[in-house]
This record gives sequence, structure tokens and C-alpha cells, in this order.
Amino acid sequence: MFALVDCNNFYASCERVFRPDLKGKPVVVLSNNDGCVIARSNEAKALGIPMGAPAFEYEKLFEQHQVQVFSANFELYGDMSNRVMNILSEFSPEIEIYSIDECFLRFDGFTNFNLQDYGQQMRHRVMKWTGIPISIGIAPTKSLAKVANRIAKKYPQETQGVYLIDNEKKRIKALQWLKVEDIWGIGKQHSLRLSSMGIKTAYDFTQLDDTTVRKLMTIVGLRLKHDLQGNPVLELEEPSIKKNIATTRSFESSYTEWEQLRERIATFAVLCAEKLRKQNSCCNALLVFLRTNKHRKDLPQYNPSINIKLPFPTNSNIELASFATQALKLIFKPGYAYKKAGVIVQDLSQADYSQGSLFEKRNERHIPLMQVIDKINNIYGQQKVRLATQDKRIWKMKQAYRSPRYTTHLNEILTIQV
DNA sequence: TCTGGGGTCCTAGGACCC
DNA sequence: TCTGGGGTCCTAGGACCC
Repeated sequence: MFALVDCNNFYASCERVFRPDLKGKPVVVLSNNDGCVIARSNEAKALGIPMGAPAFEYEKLFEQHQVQVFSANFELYGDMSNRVMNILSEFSPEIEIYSIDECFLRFDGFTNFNLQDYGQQMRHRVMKWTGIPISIGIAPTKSLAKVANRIAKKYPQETQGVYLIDNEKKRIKALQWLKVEDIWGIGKQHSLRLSSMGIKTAYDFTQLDDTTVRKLMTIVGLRLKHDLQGNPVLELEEPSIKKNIATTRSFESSYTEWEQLRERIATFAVLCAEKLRKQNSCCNALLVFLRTNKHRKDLPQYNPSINIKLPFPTNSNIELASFATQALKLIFKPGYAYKKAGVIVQDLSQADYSQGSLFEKRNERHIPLMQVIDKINNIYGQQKVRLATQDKRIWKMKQAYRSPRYTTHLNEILTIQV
């Protein structure tokens, strides 16, 4: 059996842990630049605030219903996530951390366990030790565990947050209940297509023949169908290093000047380099892109991107910033109002076994230099040592409502007055 | 005025090889 | 009129996830 454990309204719940006064009140968390709503408490959902709602369109509603608004505090959420995952990993030797707020557990050889009770234990422990509420779905396959989880979330009273699909009758009932667009792995395009064919529920989907599914949705869809039928096809995935690493941001205002963009791109490249070093990788290619504001139909649009191969693999701040700037030079055109840009490093290889080039070589002296820079920045704070092309203000984001980083910065720790 | 960020996998088609 | 057969590798784009 597999369990899918999912934190309820995760970001909003993290904010509430340190602000118990917000219990029962609507809470929303905004994306970077306080742009749109990326998490909502149940009370906020009940007010009809949709996922991804642009914050400026809902300002009135926020005020009217005294919605508690937070800027994203990813440092806090990441740390809370680690705590939750650590606790959950004590419940099974096999765990796959699927996202910041979700994990799969595998219960192999748990035949003498009452998984319903076991799930309740998990909920209680995570709640007691972190304050984060979770929901659990348990079933013979991963995709069915996803379905079970959805039921647990949808009917908290009846299920007490844990739902088990452990027989054929429950499986069919669950699939007949689930709308086709809510299946994990079926997105907007496929669900529209399926819906137009009269396929309305997950059960209908599993009744299609293999050839049709394959033709419509490739091998991915076919695997999903079999998994939903109760034959485990989707396995627990091993932790693996990333294949691409991106740093992309929208700007707090539009940029028109080369200097501004050069600074952003250099900084994004440095952030990518740091992420590369954290997983001991080098990259062999990188992509730089620019975007104008797609919502401003009145302005000229220009969304270029360029992919360049590097002459040698590297994870040096200096080299990546330099390559990224060269790439930017090739796509930058004056006269446009750029709203977003990004650097994506690709074709990653292990840092220790890098394949050198015959004609050009990375600067070996950067390796110890980067080690020292990482060390200093770890102690004294991010980007204390930085390139001269980088601005002092590394985070150019609107974050009007960020909560303290309670668990990762000693000077922001919660103070209690008795 | 204002609209997020970061990933994965699969396939078709082009370019190339003998 | 008619123009082989069998491969590999790479990339862009589409689909999906949170």
C-alpha cells in the first residue's frame, strides 16, 4: 500500500503556527512581488478567492472580510516542510518527498498494521510536533492514494483526515466520484478532450481501451490508467539530483535599460551557480530569457530566449555570470519594457568528473574561491560576498507583508511575554 | 499601476551517420 | 514514371505537476 500525505493549505498553515490568533480567520499567502494568491486557508477559499487570483483585484475583498495577507516566506515554509517530512519518515523506511507539502510513503510488509489507525497516529504526531494539519490517503497504488487523499480532504468530518481505499468496491466508488479533470496527471488539455468524448469521471477514463488512451495521451496516460485500475505502475522515486536549475523573477517594475537587465541576469546566474554547487553539479549549457509584460496588450511584446553551449562545464559564479551576460547581449533590444527575466542552467554533470575541452578550460582557481565565498556567505548572510556587477539589493521584490523567519533566523525568533 | 516560480517527461521531426 | 534501409542524437514544443 501507498500513502499520500499532504499538508492542508500548507503556506497558510505555516503562518498560522506562529500566529494562533489567526485560527478561524481567512488567511492568504501571496507570490513573489505580492503578485497573486498562492495559498488560502479554508476560510479564504470559502470567500471565493481563487488560486492564482491577482492580489490587486481582490484588495477590496481582503479589506472587507479582514483577510490576513502574507507575502511569501519560503525560508519558513522550507524549514517547516523539513520538520514535517522528518516526522513522517519515521513511519516508513520508504518515503518519496514529492513536493514541499506532499510525500508518498510505502507500506510494504505492513500486513498486520491497521493503516487507518496508523494514519491517525501520523496526523496527531505531525500536528503535535509542528502544528501543521495533514490529510492522508492510503491505497494500493500512488494515483489511487492521490484519490483517497482528495476524499480525506473533501470530507474531513467523515474521514477524520484519513481515507483508505482497500477493496474493489471502494476503488470503484472513489473513481466514480472523481471528476476526470481532477485526476492526478490529467491536466486541462486532456480533460477537455476527454470530456468532449463523454468521459466525465475517473471511472469512465479507466474503461477506455488501451489503444485509445495511448493514442490520446501517449504512454504517460496509459500508465496512469493501469495505475488507477489498481495495478501499481508508478513506483516510489529515488531522490535524484536536478537536471535543470532555474532562477527566474518578475521585476517590481519594468526595466528598459541594459544595465538593469545585466545586473539581474548576473545575479540570477550567480544564484544558479550556488544551487549547482549545493548539489555538486556543473552545467554545460545555459538559457537566458526576457519577457515583456504579457498583460499589457498596448505595449510592444518581445519574449526572446537564447540557449548557449558552454565551452567547458562550470559552476563558478564568475564564469556563469559572464556567459549569461554574453547570452543576454545577443537577445537584448532597447525600446522594450521588460517585466521578467531568467537564467536556466542545463545539461548538468557531476562536478568531480567534468569533461574538459581541448581548447578552453575552466579556471581551476575558481574552485577554492567559490568554496571560500560559500563559506563566508553561509556565516555572514547571503550575497555578502558578491560580484561587482551585482547590486547590493539582491532581492528586488515587493514583500510588504512578510512574516518573520521564525525558525531559521535567531533575531527573528518568536518572543513570548508572560 | 498591479498578474509567481520551479520542475519533469514524452514525442515528432530534423540532421546526421553508414 | 522510377529514387533504400537502418540507425542515433538533438531539440523544440507540448503536456503535466506543485
